[in-house]
Amino acid sequence: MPELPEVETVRRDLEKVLVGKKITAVEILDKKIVGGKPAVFVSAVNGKKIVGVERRGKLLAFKLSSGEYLLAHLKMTGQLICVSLSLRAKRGNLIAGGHQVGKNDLTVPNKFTRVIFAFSPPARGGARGGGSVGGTLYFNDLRRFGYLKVVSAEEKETIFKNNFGIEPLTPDFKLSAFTKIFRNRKTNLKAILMNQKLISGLGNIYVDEACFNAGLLPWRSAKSLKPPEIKKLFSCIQKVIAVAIKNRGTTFKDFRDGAGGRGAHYNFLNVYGRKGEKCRKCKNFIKKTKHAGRGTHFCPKCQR
DNA sequence: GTGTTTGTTATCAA
DNA sequence: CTTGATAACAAACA
Repeated sequence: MPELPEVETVRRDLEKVLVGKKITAVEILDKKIVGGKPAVFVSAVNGKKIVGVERRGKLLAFKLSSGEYLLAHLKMTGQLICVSLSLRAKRGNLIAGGHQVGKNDLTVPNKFTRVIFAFSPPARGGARGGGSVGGTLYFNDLRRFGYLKVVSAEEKETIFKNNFGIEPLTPDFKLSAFTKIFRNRKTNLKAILMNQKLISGLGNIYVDEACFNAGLLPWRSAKSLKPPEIKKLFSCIQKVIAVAIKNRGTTFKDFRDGAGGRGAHYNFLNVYGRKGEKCRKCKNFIKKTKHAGRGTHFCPKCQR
């Protein structure tokens, strides 16, 4: 499911393609996704340009020329897939047309398409990216947990500040700050790493992977962790996220990048989804239990 | 029909 | 107020 590496992959893809372009039409096929008031949503985004694409944890924020932000959360099965106008023209499709993306194994729009945006090219001679063509952006979401929402710049700052803990891959992600999130806490390692208000961006896949790489059992209590173990975990989190981004994220089933392609990191997972398979390190069998209400994968020999 | 999958939030308890 | 644990949400699949 989309965690930090997947959302960052989408952010980078869409930043390249959408910055400088103007939203010229919006089609809402499922009003639940935009909060139930289609007209309000449409008037907030229609005619606005995308001037930047930000991310905090798993939340995307498209900065609009109005100064407002279009927030997008993919939750579990959300996808943001952009198709260029030239491709659309080539295949002779309009906004409701159909064409294949992501190595031809996915068609957009499809029955899980919830919102469609049409974009016009940037003004001629404009310096900012996006190339010279417009395009269409599809928000797909099989399970309809994801959402799109327009907020003011102030609201966006408040949301970023109040709902997200330390952000991996930024200068704020320091060992001292990381160590603090374990202090005076009575819960276990997995629950802490899953808590977005303490550390942003990790989900079930990368929590299990980071714990394996650090050699720590996910149900270890916070207070049982020794400073060297916290330090190891700290560096493993950064490493696992960086490698996963390099591989463009993990596609288990639903995740797609900004062009509809799959992420390649699935092939490099050590424990997640590998129950019953051999540990890549010690050749023992990977086991699975439940912790913090989530499936938890681990190697009984490599993790203590 | 049952259980499982997960990101986030609501709810309740301490 | 904070913290923690659990259920609920949604839809598909084995």
